[in-house]
Amino acid sequence: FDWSRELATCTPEYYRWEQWFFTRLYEKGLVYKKMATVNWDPIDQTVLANEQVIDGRGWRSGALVERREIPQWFLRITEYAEELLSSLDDLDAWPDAVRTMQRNWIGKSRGVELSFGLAEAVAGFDEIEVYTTRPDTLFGVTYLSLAAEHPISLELAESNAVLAAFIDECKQNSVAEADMAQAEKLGIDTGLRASHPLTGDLVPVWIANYVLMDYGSGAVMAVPAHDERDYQFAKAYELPMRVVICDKNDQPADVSTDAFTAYGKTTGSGDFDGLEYESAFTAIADALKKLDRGRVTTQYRLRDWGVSRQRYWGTPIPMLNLPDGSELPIPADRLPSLLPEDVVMDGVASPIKSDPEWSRFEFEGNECERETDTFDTFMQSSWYYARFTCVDYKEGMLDPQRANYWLPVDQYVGGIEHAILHLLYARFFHKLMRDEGLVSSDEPFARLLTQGMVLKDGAKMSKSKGNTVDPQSLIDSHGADTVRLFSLFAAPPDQSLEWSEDGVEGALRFIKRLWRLVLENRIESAVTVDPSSLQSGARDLRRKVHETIRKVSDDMERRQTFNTAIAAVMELCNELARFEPSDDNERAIVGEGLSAVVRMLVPIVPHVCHHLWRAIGGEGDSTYATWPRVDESALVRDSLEIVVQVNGKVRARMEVAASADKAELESAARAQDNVQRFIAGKAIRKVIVVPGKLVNIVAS
RNA sequence: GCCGGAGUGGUGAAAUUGGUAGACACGUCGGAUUCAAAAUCCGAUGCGGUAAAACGCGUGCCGGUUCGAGUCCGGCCUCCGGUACCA
Repeated sequence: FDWSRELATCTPEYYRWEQWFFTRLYEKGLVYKKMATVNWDPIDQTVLANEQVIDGRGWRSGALVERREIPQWFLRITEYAEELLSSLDDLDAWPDAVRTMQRNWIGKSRGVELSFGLAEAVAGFDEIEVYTTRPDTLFGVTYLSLAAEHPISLELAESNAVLAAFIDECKQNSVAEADMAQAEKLGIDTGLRASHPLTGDLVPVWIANYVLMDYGSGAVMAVPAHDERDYQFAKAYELPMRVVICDKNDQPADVSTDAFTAYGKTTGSGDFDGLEYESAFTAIADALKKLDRGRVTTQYRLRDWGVSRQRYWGTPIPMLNLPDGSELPIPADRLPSLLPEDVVMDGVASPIKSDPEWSRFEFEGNECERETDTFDTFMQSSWYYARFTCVDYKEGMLDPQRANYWLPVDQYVGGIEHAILHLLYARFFHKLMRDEGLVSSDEPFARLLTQGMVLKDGAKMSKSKGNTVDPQSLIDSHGADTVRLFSLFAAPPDQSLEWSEDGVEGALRFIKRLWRLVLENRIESAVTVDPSSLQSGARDLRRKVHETIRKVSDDMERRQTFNTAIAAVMELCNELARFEPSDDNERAIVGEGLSAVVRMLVPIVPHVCHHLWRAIGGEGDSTYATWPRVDESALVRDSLEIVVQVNGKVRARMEVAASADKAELESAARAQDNVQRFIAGKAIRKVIVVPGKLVNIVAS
């Protein structure tokens, strides 16, 4: 820890550069404003986070929450979708689970954008555009669905009270994806008909509560026979189905109980029958293109990042709203746009929203209004790691020289709950900073360790849930070293763990034993072993010392499984304690082992080990003591224990010379009494010999 | 719903590349030490079985691949994380 680099993201010294960077991104066209949906609490007159909406009601007021569209600022993360996706391949020191989640989140797909014609224009539309990854099912379309907020839906509702009522009802829907995906699918027929681009057939146009205006074009084509969600919707509203894909027997798929969503040859598709998925995709896309009714496109599930928050406590968004409705970034020489701290909190809404004085901003003789929304806090957590390299830098956001010296971060550690959002935003920011010339690397974090969550009463321990446990009382009663050892020994760090203090006594017990073991033997670490003339017991012990060094080094550096590293050290300590040296050379082996134990435990039990390190003659600060080295010659074995199986079941164990070849292993295995019992009267079909491990005799 | 992960003794867990399931601990039981206790030390401890062995069963459930499956494949169940305004 280098406390001289400490920073707080809520200070103007930090957030002024975030504001400056945002205005730079605005100038580059990577920032824009658009209408977007939020949860509105009509009683508290405020926007609520998804987490604050419980069963459709505001957590404080209990009011039914409504969707509301308000103008908000967005960062064009979708401009970087392809790079954010492709560079995941190079992050080979990241967990696969995180990379997979990010890939799926970005959700690249290849599909076709196509349009269904309208006999006459509605709300200025003479066609309805949809996107599909399954153009091979185009002949199975039996209806279209529009989002409730689609301009066509809104226009039709103006002269249709039933539609208007349905759209109103859709406003009660939660904004959260999980709620939307699980909500009952509801819809209503608009009466409008659209013509199929290839057949000219007219299909009904519905409004459905599960179609999102924010995704794609706000309209989808429905193929109930070959899409699970459309299938359920069609069943509920008794809409027709058309089977256009064959099963693996080349028969039209059976959809009497379920949609058939697998790939198969086309059928019932006019000139396009009998084609496999790829050929059908291409043929239908080509046909649409010829008619100027469609084109092949790549789409991403990833959406642009909405960074506006209607909160007081945050970084003010450094933008100005001009009287003519246009906008301007606050000029660099007038940053930071300071958040006032002498405010009166008189309700749930942000005080800077009700303070016209704060919003007033004079620019080139014009009265402008400052943006009163603040940034999403992910903005701050997306680049703090880079600012750590140069917290004192006043000339810019980052000092490129120092930033490039340190970055990318060698080892980043964070909770698995950040697998997508935080880590994707930080990766995005790093690329934005690179393109601004502030850093030269492409990715922020070279190696990633995702911690599992510590659960309490079955739920994630967190400030917002209020179920955290303060380790201080344990530190007071058992010592910091004990708490460190206990925590690391409990489980590997990437695993989630139900908090329990069972076992903390065991950690303290081990430390006390270690203390006595080292101080009672107290062999100067400088004493060296002569390995040339050791009895077998002493040789075994020395082998154990070096096997342990090898395992602990690997567990700490490569595997990062500190629990197994500790277990291996405990095992070694047990053997060192049991061993009774008969001469100075054997005593030196114990000294060699204890010196290794102390140094291997320095990162885990630093205070105790520092004392022990000095007690055995170690110099200086134990933190910088050299890591013990494996003596390869100590690892050599003369003999090995080999397991003998008959038909896969262990029937004997035998000690054999390490040099034994396959034939020797096989004959030794057959000679075992218990093996004889199990193969008696049977024919031996096969013998599998895995050198160094086992022999398996297959008999029947 | 969708994406990712997990499920192994009474408990936390280990088994790293398909090769001895349960290392290392906690707990429990028994013993030593002690006037007694704490602390410490020694031993036992997956379930069944046995005088002790042998042996049988056993890694969420059902099925498969393999000489061999906790590990791979298919289908389920449960729990955890994420699901774009919790961060």
